[in-house]
Amino acid sequence: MNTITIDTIGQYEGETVTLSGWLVHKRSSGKVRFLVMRDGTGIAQVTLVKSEMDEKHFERYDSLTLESSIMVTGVVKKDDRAPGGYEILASQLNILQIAEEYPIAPKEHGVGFLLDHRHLWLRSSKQHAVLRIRHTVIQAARRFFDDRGFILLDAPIMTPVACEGTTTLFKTDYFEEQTAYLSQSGQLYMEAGAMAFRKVYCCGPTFRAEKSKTRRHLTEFWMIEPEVAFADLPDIMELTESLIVTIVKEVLSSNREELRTLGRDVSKLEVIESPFESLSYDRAVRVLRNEGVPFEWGKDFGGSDETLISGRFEKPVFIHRYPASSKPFYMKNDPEKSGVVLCMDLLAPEGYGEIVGGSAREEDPEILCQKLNDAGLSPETFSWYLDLRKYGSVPHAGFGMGIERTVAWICGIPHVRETIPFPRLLQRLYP
RNA sequence: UCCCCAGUAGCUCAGUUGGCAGAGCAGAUGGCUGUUAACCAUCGGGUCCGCGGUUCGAGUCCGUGCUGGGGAGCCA
Repeated sequence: MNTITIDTIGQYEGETVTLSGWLVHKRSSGKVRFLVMRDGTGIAQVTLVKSEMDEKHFERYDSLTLESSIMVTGVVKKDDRAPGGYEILASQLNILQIAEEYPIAPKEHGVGFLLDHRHLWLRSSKQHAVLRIRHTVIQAARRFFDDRGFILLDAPIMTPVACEGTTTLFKTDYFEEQTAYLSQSGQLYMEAGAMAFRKVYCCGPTFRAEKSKTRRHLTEFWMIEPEVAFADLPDIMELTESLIVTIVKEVLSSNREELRTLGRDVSKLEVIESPFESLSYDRAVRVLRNEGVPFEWGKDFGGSDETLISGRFEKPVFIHRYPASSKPFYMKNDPEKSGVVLCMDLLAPEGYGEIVGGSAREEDPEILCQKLNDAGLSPETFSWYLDLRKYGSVPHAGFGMGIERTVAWICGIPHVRETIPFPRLLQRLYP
């Protein structure tokens, strides 16, 4: 007798095995009964035939409720009628626990109800598929940087000041008389890391206390943020492009089954190849105006603007060189055009919008000081950051990729709240 | 912060002109030797979001508060 998991069941045809898991569904036709179980690796159907097993075990079926934990022993049989192609003809059914009445039915539920039961919702097949793809995305991204000689350098989550200075921060007490802020980006620390290790990245949660209520926002979300010394804007655009292509290819090869569960149109992902199109902000503004949008130069693009621009391409598209007024203080001025900074955003297709934002960083201490002042931030609180420009300042650049938005796009699901195990939203801190 | 929508059984929802509170699913009980969200029969299940008002009478109309959802702004 082998204790196995469902993902490997095909290797055991004709053998007696034991599965452990949870009851997903049961159907009875009298003396032939079916139960569908999941074990975390897959789903399998178990058949109980009264005449072919111990009656005591057969009758245990009656007391089973949804999500009861069970162990089943039986022979693996190939059967096209079973979901997955294999089923277990049971000889034993052992119960670990009879579950209380399970709140999530295989029928429809409202979003609020499901989010209240997120700790249980994770068990359903669609959520399983999304979170497995999230795993692949993070693994592929980290492997991408590891393979290129980047050092993983974890950024702090509690910080003394704003990193970007503009967005709202979560505040918390830090012992007596001090305040800590939850990090909204690891970038400034990655810049310090790049001066020490040349190529670094971090991957972790970031926090923004913005009262945003859209399908693209969470108050706690994950970013992967590389930073590279002696790099300029084209360098990190190239890096971004290979990263995205690598991630999509990895999901296509590792998660076919999950993409099928989600009903994702895979052809939309199969076209994601180098090179990506690239538009300057100026050109993007002209595109919008040609479409009849009365867009004012100097403003940032709204959601509908991004959708309109990215809708013209079937691959992700870069928009670069935005007006300095709409961007944070650390971005480097474009030497060829005043009022513009050397930055880029990557917009995902199908209306998903911005998934990456990055820039060359200002390396001149005096200009950086001026930019801090212009942003209404005091250079004193950023003195450690200004040190990086005093002791061997070099050109450097980096970007941040939003994990949840990337996963939402790859999965083709409308809202980022399903792409993280326990979403934190404007009105939701539970469970 | 602003705009729009919703709140009725455990869940998803219907409820007509203001006139006895409803369905499907889930649950319980029984039946069925190949079910796929099985099927058939029977049964139990309600603070109609809270408060105030109009009315002979309010789930329904009015006011107000709360909660949730969608969108805008801002952002990844």
